Amino acid sequence: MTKRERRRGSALEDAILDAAWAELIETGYGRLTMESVAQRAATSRTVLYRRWPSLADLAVAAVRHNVRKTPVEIPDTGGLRGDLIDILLQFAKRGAGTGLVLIAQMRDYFAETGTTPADLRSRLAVGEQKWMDIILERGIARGEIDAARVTPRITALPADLLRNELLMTLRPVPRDVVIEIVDQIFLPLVSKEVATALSGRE
Amino acid sequence: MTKRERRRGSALEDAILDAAWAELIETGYGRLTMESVAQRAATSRTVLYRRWPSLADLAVAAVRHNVRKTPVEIPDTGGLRGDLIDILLQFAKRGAGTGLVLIAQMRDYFAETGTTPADLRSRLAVGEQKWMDIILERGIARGEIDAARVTPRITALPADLLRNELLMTLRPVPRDVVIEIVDQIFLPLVSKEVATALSGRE
DNA sequence: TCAATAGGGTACGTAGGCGTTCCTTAAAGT
DNA sequence: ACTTTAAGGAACGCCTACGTACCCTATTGA
Repeated sequence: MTKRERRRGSALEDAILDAAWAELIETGYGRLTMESVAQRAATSRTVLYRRWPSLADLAVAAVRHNVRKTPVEIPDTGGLRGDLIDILLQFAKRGAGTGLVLIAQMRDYFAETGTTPADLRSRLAVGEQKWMDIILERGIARGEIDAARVTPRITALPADLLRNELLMTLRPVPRDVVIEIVDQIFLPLVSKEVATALSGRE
Repeated sequence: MTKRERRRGSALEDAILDAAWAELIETGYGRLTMESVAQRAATSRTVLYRRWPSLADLAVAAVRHNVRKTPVEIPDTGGLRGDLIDILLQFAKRGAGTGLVLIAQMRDYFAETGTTPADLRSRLAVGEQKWMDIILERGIARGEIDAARVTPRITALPADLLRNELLMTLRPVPRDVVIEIVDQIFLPLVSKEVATALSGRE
């Protein structure tokens, strides 16, 4: 750092967490190292260890940071389908699913903490369920959704399928896949009248 | 091996692949090592390297081996629901999904080979789609399924959801989750008459 | 029986990464 | 201005794992 200003406090932390996220995306957790993150953040490992006791902790913090940096905006497209597509695209962009897939392999971390990736998802306050609930309540109020069909598993379904897509392709989920998930799977499951849902298609 | 007979050929290979699978299940790919597999198989790394150029290759071979060792039996419960539950339980037991989740993190392998976990699933000839096709054709013939509703994505859905469950819990999928996936999601999606499907519930 | 194959074992050198200590010095606080 | 804090950097020791070479010898094949 002889050539630039020293960063301190949250500026430095943000830079580190951004670097960690970028490294995580690039290499996956298996090849993530403290040194690679430190280099990318133009800092030293000592600085990382002052804040996070382990690589796993840093990775979790990076995912959380990235998620919080990317706020979700409640869409209002006037219809359930549009809202769903919009929110799922936001989820995809936000990277929470990506982060989870990438850090799901931290076996030691989960063993030590007695937790699972599912627990971590809750703890990261990823909030997918919250937004889904809002969208679904709207759909119910508009008479588009049959409330009796909405179960926790069905509410979680779109995000689950996004995650699976990420796991299997190692790439961002394309828009047409999101649309397919909504049109072929989700809407038919929750719609009040199948005919109504189908007529809403492009 | 001063205390036991020397194994050769396929006997030795099977032992190695079984050991590799067991190690993979226990530690995940991130902590899998040639040495740990060799030790578990009571052999030496040299022997492993004579057959597989890298750890990734060994891991892929282990998954394939385990899958092939566990044949799938076409169920005949007389009804779509029973068949689906049975086959999904077989998938779960077979470990293909587990294996895929565990080796999905082999970023270098996928980068080098220009492939994805989805490709690997096909290459491993896991066969989930084949069995699903058979079950679904049966359901169509029996009038339980609306053929127009069967898309590749919907056909793949149960296995996708099993995989997601594995990823998030790091544990074998319990029977009640399988039943939930069938009853809440898959059957409502493909059944010809919703009322018919619901009345088939336990 | 002899030759070829390969299993089992050991040792080596190398690389990479971790966790830590310690020093210099920029930046913030008093 | 002086003191405290912590960033940046370098170095150290240790450990792990890899890939390989090489040797002995059991097992199979000719």
